[in-house]
Amino acid sequence: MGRQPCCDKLGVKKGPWTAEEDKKLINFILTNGQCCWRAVPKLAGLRRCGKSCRLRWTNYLRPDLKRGLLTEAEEQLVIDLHARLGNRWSKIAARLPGRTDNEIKNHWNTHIKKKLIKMGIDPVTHEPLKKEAKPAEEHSSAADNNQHLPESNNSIIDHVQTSQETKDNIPVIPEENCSSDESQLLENISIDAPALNCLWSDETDLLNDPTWNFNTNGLPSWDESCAWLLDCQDFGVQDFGIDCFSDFEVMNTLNTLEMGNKQ
DNA sequence: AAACCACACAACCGCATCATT
DNA sequence: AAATGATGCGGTTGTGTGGTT
Repeated sequence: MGRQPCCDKLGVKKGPWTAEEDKKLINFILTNGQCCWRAVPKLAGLRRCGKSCRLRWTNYLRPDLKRGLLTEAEEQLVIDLHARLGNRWSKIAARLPGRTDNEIKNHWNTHIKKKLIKMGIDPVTHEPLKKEAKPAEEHSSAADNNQHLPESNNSIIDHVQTSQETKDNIPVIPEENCSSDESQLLENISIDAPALNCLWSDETDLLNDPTWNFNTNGLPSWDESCAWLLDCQDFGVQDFGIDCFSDFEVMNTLNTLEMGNKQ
């Protein structure tokens, strides 16, 4: 059932995004919202494919993104979630506000994996590494991994769960489209370390923060956040008729811009 | 100072899934 | 029910950067 490519291969630009392209994309989404990615490049005047636009937006330009390395607490949460969900990065990312699946995936591959191996833990099965065992990299594919998730026999998770029995459950972020199995899995995850408690409470605050308009579309207040972003990129806030932002948004967008300027 | 290397991260590719016709 | 199209996901690759020799 041959699928057509998502975009014309001819004339489509690849590689790193320029500031100008970012501006165009931000401007377009600010004006039109997120819809129909396939049409975005044409309408926004970009010589990119829709996929590329979506990726750029979700992984880099979104104003609600946190930047910088994952904290210890976030890292621990990723490990816990990975033990339950396997390489389902988007599911994991859904529980780390401001983090993207790509970011978590990268962090896993570059940092956490090595850390676990150093600790003598197999990053795939989350079981203790045996001397005669094959290196982690030689384990079966990620797809297999998803099918052979450990059943709570991992040392870290055991530790967490043991502690869970003596502590109140801390709710995970509800995800509407979680399967019942997934929900069950995730309900079993509790937060042990104080740092993680902190993370969750921060997250709760974030979600309750009136400056963050998590509206029915699942979108934060783009017009506010994006306008600031555009302002910082020499667009001029006045162009969009928006003139006030919370400190929180300012920090987030500034972080985004800092990273952008490094490019 | 230059060459080389390793690492981190942004971006791409192919496939799966879901929606629509 | 089948075909088609759009989007999302996960694996992989490419590139920039910093450290080392």
